[in-house]
Amino acid sequence: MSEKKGAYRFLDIEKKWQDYWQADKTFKAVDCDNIREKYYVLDMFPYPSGEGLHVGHPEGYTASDIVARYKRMKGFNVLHPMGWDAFGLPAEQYAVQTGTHPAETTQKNIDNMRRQIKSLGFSYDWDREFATTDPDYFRWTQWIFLKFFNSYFDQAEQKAKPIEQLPIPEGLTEQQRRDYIDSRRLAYEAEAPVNWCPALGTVLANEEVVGGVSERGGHPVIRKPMRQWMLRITKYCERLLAGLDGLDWPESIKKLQRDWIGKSVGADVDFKVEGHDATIRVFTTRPDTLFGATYMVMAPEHPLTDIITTDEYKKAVKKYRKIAAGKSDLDRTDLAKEKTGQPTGAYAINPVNGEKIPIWISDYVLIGYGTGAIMAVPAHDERDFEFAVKFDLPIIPVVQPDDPRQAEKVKAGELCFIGEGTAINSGEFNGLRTPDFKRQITHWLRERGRGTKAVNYKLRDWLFSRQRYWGEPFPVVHTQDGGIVALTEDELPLELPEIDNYKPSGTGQSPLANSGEWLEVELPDGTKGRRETNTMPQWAGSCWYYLRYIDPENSSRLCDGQKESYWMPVDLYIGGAEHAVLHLLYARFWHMLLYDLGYVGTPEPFEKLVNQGMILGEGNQKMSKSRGNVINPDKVVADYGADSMRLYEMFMGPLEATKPWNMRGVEGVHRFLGKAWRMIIDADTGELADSVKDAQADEVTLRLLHQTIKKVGTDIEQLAFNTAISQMMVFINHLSKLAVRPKSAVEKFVLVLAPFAPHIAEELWAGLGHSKTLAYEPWPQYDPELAKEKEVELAVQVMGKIRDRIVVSADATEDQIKQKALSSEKVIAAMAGKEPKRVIVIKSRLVNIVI
RNA sequence: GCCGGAGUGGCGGAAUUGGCAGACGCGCGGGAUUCAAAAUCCCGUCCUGGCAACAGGGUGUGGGUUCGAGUCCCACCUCCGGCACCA
Repeated sequence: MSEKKGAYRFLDIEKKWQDYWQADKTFKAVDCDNIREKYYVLDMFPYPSGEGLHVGHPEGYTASDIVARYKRMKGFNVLHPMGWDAFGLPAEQYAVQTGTHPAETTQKNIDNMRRQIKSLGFSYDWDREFATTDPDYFRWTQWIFLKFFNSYFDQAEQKAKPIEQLPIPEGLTEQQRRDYIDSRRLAYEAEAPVNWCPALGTVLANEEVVGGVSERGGHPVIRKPMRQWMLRITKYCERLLAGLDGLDWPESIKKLQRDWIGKSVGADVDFKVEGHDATIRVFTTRPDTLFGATYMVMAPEHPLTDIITTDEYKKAVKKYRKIAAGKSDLDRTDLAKEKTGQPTGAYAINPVNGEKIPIWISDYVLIGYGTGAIMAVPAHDERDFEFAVKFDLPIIPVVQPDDPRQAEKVKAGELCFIGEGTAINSGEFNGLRTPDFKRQITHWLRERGRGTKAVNYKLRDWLFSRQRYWGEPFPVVHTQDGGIVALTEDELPLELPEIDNYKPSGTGQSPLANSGEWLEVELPDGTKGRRETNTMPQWAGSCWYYLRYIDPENSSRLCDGQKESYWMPVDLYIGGAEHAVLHLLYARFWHMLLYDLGYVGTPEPFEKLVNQGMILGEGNQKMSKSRGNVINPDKVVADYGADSMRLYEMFMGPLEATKPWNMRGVEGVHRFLGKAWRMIIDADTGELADSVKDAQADEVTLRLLHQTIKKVGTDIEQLAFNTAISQMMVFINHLSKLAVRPKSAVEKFVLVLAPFAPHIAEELWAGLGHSKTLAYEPWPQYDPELAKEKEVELAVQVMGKIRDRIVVSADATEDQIKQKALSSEKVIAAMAGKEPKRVIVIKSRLVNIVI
């Protein structure tokens, strides 16, 4: 293993430059630099897990790092930070098992991941690093929570305002006044049926429950009413929808968010209950099918159930409600192929025709959506159809499909038709088309006070508390009379107490409930209070971290206003598609609140978003420990170096695509780097190779160089890194054939390579005689004239089949090309004596002769 | 079931957006160097037939538009991802 002096010793080189960048603070971002334009490129916050980095992380990080380094060379002042989303369940579960404080585990994991990330040579400004678990950070997370608590949403202006500005109705008692205010706060407490996961000992947000089991661990989840903190995200539905339009995000992600918000427009319609002074309000998107409503269904939890159920049915209804309440979401949806239900014995009056229809309860109607009750139109709603068939309820068709064969079946009650058509069996409205009918009936209902236009959203208010230790404590105190007192800003941060036992109590209380004196607070008026024992969910810390990077040390504000207006918005945000709805929706929501209250100046935080694709194991399967196909980044870096790792991750394919790992591919790009190295550095001496000379580059070399500069630059801007690397390979393949390698061309190549493989590029740059880092060297300019080909080869087709190739000068006229093509012997032969009808010339591409 | 995305050599992927399909890399075959190997370098490599020149076929399947289709349109098949009783 006697290595020559000039071998490509990537481990030494990479260590050397990483140390240099760190000591030199090469990548320190300058706040409010008014000479250079700013560029903020952000990676999604990693969770510092015990597993450490997986190969998916460096994919996005390398992409963003290439852009960051490229932009610096293009003269931008670049903000490129990294930190840790460090609260969360795993460290706490580990604490339950071993008694190790989550802070200790977290610190260990952060240290390990920081080491791993640094070993890849990313150009982060490490002076801005922080973790969400730092008291200096979560102080401001708590502060933002207080802003939610102390704000209300002005419906008319569609924005949040300080609670002091809330108009309060006259003549309220003190208690009523307090209740009124509390009912308007954007952070509020509610007794709500929640997703309780006994195994995890916590409540989960709807979006953390997948198919009735917990997203983490796959434990069963049941519904249980509990006191919870909620954030009124639903107030922002319209803003969250509208804001998407202007963003440079993948359309698929925008669509996911739109669907998640789930806006639907229809009508609220009131049905009188026979023999009661009660009405059941339903929401429907199809008011045009009112004449086809043959029964009604209320959610089992609907409050009117108790009142209207007749004595005869009381027992059965009670039983049904009990079963429904005990069902998990899984039982209620996925596996529940059979509809269930129970009549209440009560009847409602259809407001359009006075018909008496039975009222049922069934768990296919959700209490949380719309009004918790529906009118059932089995002829035109698949769920109602299924239910009606099962319980033998009447089916009345009121929409005639345009297709006669469908119409036949619908009329016979055999087919459920949910599309648009022409109204039938609808009295005076017969013959109307669906959209017209909708409009007219909505108007008709409103005139008679029986209904009104209505909009509904699928999005629910955000369940914002967890029964956990390792999260941000809520900065509030419960008073003895059941009220809530918020801490003042100068009481922040409220830190977590030391506790002995991290086990959840099992009753739904957080481990903080056992924390003794921390719980007890003496309030300013001398009374005793008790701290909130729930903590915030992991999303909280990641909702605003991009703002803290702007001013991480600030002790008087979450970030300085001037710095904020300089750096925001984030110009490029790269991360995994798994955060399409949750993190990205929540972060936008928090940002909107801060915007409304004047703490930030942009309505949206993330200008451009890109999702990197998943990396599969060798053999095209998801990487997992059980399959044994997990690639360890540490090992790749040790064997091939960080530059090879970076280059390979980018060379695999398009950034957004899912693609399989292949160790041979790493060797391939490693060979490319070795080749580039040998081209410039003498293998024996380690000095600049003799072949690199101050010489004029020949025409072909110069052209290829300028083509390469051009392609790599435009490809970086489009995040098409795989093709940029391919172009650099083409250039090196050419250069390797030259006996004399013009130094000026070599230098430009090294600069172009630098964003991708910064360590080797720095070393080569030094080898070329430069004493300073190349991080701020200007990106080479390309000359469009030099990049142009002089001569081009054109394919000549006869009737679309290639018969010959001709070489013409790049600026040849159409006529000249035509002439040359028609005089080709092979072409003449192929034309077999026929006259050309048309000759199509596509310059620099081909000629097609039509005969 | 619904909504996205994708189907191109043995493999990962290119193709200026309607203009020479297969760039670049991997793998494979052959050769050079070497005592030998590693490393490196050179040549070849979509398929079929042929010694070759060359001919024919070819981008999931079937149809269509066009002088010309991997790219556009229609129908279908397969795989991946997301959502899933939201009235």
